[in-house]
Amino acid sequence: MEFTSLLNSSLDLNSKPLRFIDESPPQVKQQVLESSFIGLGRNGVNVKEEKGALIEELNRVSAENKKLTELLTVMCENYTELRNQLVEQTSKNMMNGGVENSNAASRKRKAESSNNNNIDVLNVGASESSSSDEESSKKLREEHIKAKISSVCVRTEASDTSLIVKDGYQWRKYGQKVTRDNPCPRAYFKCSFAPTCPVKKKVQRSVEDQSILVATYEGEHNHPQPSKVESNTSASNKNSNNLGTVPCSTSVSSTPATVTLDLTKPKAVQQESTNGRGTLGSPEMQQFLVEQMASTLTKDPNFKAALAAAISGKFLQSNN
DNA sequence: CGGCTTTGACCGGCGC
DNA sequence: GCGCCGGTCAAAGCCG
Repeated sequence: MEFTSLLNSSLDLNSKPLRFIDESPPQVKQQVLESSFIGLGRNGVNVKEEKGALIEELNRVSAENKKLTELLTVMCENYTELRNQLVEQTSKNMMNGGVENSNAASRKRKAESSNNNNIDVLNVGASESSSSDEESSKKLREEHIKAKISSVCVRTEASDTSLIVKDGYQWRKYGQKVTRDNPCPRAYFKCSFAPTCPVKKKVQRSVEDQSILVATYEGEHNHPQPSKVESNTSASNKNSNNLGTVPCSTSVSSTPATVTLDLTKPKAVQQESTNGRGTLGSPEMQQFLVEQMASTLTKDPNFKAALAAAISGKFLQSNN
């Protein structure tokens, strides 16, 4: 793993002491240590005792450093394993299809869901319809729109009570309902960027975690993403429904999948989370992971203690 | 003044 | 047929 080496280099604070102890000939060590204490005006016994204590301390710190390095290696291995599992799971979900909307417990929504799963069968068998061509084509269009359903989970600040999911498109709210299976109201949005755009969006807070907004997109946009257009034309944005030049890429896709965005995290992270496959190994993502690991490590009191010991060891060595 | 949000009313599908 | 429920409409109000 690439960032393992990065972290190793930054964490190996006792690399010099290690080399000093392990690689230098014993005579040189003795000379250096003794000469270091010549100017201190101490007697020989004290100097020898202190030297022994320091070497012992250095050995201890070096061993601790080695342990930490091993621990980090294990962490990195675990991370790699988890990442592989995530990628595997994501690709499985993409292949299986189907909308996993835990909030949609109603009968009707169940029926819709089954329709979506069998959309290919419906399209193939559409010719058996006895209605007129106009009606059947209309039905097909509706089914096609329904087929383009994707569910997106967006984590927001708990204090944020609005049902706004910033995804780069312009939405007009046309209704709000409290549904039976969820005490939180469900908001209904239509894409307002293009009058002919058939895309609809439903936004509702998750029952389990109310800081998570579940946005369900129906249909496919027949126009470019407004925020991209606006960023190209430097137009001012009156509406708040986009993230400027860095929108959450939650555009409707034909492959039903649930994506979780964390709006409480930096935008770059959101993008990586949204993109999911293929970008986990990108330099930006690795940089973020390195920062994340560093942040996690610095919050660990044990790590802090070990780091302090290592630094104090280094200081002692440099003073000597 | 135009566009957006709010919210109560209405509609249609479904189960009993 | 009735009631429930999700989805949509549209009038009123708000805001820049």
